[in-house]
Amino acid sequence: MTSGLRERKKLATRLALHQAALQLVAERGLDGVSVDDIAARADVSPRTFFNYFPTKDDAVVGIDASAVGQAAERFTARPAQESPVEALRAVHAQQATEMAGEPETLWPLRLRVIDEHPVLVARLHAVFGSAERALADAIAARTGTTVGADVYPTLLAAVSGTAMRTALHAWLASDFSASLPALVDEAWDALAAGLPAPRR
Amino acid sequence: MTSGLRERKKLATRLALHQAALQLVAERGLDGVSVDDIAARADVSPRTFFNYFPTKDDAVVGIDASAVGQAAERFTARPAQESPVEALRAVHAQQATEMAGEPETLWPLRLRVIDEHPVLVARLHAVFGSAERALADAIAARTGTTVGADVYPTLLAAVSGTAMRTALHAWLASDFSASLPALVDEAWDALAAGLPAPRR
DNA sequence: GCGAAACGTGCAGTCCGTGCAATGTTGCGT
DNA sequence: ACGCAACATTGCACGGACTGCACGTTTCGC
Repeated sequence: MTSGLRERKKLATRLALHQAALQLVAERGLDGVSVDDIAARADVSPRTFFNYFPTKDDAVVGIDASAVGQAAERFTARPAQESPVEALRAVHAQQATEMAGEPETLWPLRLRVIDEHPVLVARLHAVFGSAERALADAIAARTGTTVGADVYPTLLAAVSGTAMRTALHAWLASDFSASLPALVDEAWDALAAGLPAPRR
Repeated sequence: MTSGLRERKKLATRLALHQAALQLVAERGLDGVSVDDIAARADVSPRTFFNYFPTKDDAVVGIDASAVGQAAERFTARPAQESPVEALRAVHAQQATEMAGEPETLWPLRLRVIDEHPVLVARLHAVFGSAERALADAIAARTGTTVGADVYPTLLAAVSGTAMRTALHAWLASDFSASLPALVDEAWDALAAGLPAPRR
C-alpha cells in the first residue's frame, strides 16, 4: 500500500520533525526554539528541515495538506438524500472519532501547544481555511448552487470549521476528559436549532 | 476630544504606514515589498516602523486592538430582553454600516489585498479571534453561564465572527456592488434558521 | 521656559527562509 | 550484481524580518 522505503523514510522524518517541534515548543515556548534546535533533535540538517515544512510554525502545527481535502471528499460521498447539515455532521462525527483515537497524546499535545500561541492558532485557521474552500464547492454542488451566487455554501463550510474548532477547544478546556464526538454533536445541535439561548 | 499633538501625529503616522503598506502590496504583492519600502513611502525610518506595528503583516491588515473590544462592549450594551442572536445581529448591522461608509476605498482595498495572501487572511482571523474571546465572555454573562461550563458562548462568538467574515468575502466577491449590511443580514437569516438547504 | 517623559533613529545582532551546487542514497533495468 | 537515473540530504551564502540598546530630538505639564 504505502510501499517504497523512500516513502516510509520520508514519512518517518516528517513525523520526527513534527514531534521534535511539538515537544521543544511545549518545553520552551515558540520563541525559545529555533529551527536548528528542531532539526538537531530530529537528526537532520537544518537545511533539510525546510524540505519538509515551509515554516517553523507549520512544523509545530504539523497538519499536511493531504488531510485537508479529505473532508470535502467524504462529504461528497455521503448519500444524496441527506441534507448538507446532516452530511456534515456525519463527516465530523467520523473525524472526531479518529482524532480521539489516534496515538493518544498527539492531538492533546498539539492542541495545548497551539492554544498557547496565537500565531499557531492563526496557522491552524489557515489550514482549516483551505479545507473549507474545497468544502464550499462540494456544498454548492450538492445544493445546486454556485459559490458565487449564494452565501450559503461559503457560510456553511466556514461554520463547519468553526464547529470543529470550538469542539476541539472545549475538549482542551476539559483537559481531554470529555468525549470529542459528544462535543462536536453538542455544537451541531446548537447550530441546527438556530443558536437559541441555552435554557438554564 | 482626541487632544494632544502627539496623539494626532501618532495616529497619522500609523495610518500613513498602513496605507503605504496596502498600496505597495497591492502593486507588487506581499513578497515584493519590504519593511524598508513601506517605511520609505511613509517617510519614517525602518526602525520606527516597528514602533507602530509588530509585524509587516500587521501593518498591511492594519486593524488595531482597540477596535477589537468594541464588539463585546456594544453587545453588552444591547437591551437585556434581546436574545443573544438578536443582539449580535444588531451589533453586526451597525458595524457593517460603518465599514461600508468609511473612507470609501479603505475596506475594499484592504479586503482585496488580504484575500490574495493566505498569510494575511490568517492574520485577520487572529484579530477576529481576540474579539471573539471577549465576546464569548459577554455572551456567557448574558445567558448566565460561563465559558468553561457550556460550549454555547464560545460557539456563538466564533460563529458571529464567521458570519461577518463570510459577508465580507461575499462583498468582495460582488466587487463591492452588493450591500454589506444586506449580506450580513442574509448570513444571519441562514444561521437563525438552522442552516437549512436553500430552496431553489 | 524647563525638566521629565515620550518619540525617532542608527547600529549590531539573531533567526527565518531560499536558491544553488555538491554529495550521498535509493530504485530499477539488465 | 552492476551501474545509471532519480531523488534526498546537506553546506553555503544571501536577503529580509525583527529586537535590544543607546543617543539625540520633540512634546507635555507645570
